[in-house]
Amino acid sequence: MPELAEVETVRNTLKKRILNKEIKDVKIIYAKIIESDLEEFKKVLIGNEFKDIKRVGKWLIFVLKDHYLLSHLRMEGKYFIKPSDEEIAKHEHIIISFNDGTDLRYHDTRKFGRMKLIKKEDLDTTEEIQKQGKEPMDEELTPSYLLEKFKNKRLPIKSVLLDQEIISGLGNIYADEVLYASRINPLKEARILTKDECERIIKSAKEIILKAIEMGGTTIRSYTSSLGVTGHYQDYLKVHKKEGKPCPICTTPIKRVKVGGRSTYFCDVCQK
DNA sequence: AGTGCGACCCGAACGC
DNA sequence: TGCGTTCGGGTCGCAC
Repeated sequence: MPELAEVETVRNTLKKRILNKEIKDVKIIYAKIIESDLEEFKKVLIGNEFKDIKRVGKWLIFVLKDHYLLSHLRMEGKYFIKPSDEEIAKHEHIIISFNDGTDLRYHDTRKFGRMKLIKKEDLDTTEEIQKQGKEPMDEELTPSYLLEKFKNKRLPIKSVLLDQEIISGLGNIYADEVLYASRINPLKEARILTKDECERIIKSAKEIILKAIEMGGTTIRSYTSSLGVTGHYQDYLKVHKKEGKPCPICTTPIKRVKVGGRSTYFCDVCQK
């Protein structure tokens, strides 16, 4: 379940492995991943090369000559690098072959991920990218920015933290962790949050994301043949998936509730 | 505009 | 053991 930190780790790792190599073939095994015209997709990629990889929120942006390939991993998308002569494994849906005998393979158990090819000049009008809110590490993510975004939201703060148009990059796991670290009840209406609570959200989000990137980077180094590993951040979770386990602060059992259809874990003593 | 919910997928976990 | 059922995760589209 890649959130911003995992996507950043994938970006950094892929950058070391796939840049400036000519693409000589593209195989599309499961076409619904790709939102562009399939023939156009192949035509643009073959003979092209990846010049760089950028990221906006949870979107990976592969930089080609005149195009960007946007890739969203959703829940289970992963990239692997394998020799081109290796058999195509279950759940490998898109195969991009380079002229050095290796492949970049997109693997997605649930088939929820998406790819989209756009012309570089269309980036400014591409909604998926332009709609993204401020990232946790962005200096422009300020309490006044959040107060403004929250002011008409009657939704629980947990749901609002998952809104990528406000803070870009948080998913279900880190949203729970951020609220726990901020001592805020996930069910609280976003519009009644105080400036101090917004400050705590920002501070916690920065710390948690940076820590997770660090962990992802540490883990990924031990991998040689494949990529897309999500890292060891699981070892640092305080509340997410910890129903019934003692709160690290007060030892009260962690509660689990549904918020906006999503499992939400919190301590009802520490988070008021 | 804001909100709520089903749809998209399929493996894992669960219930019997 | 084996079967059927439920759940989850991010995002979009649709209805209200």
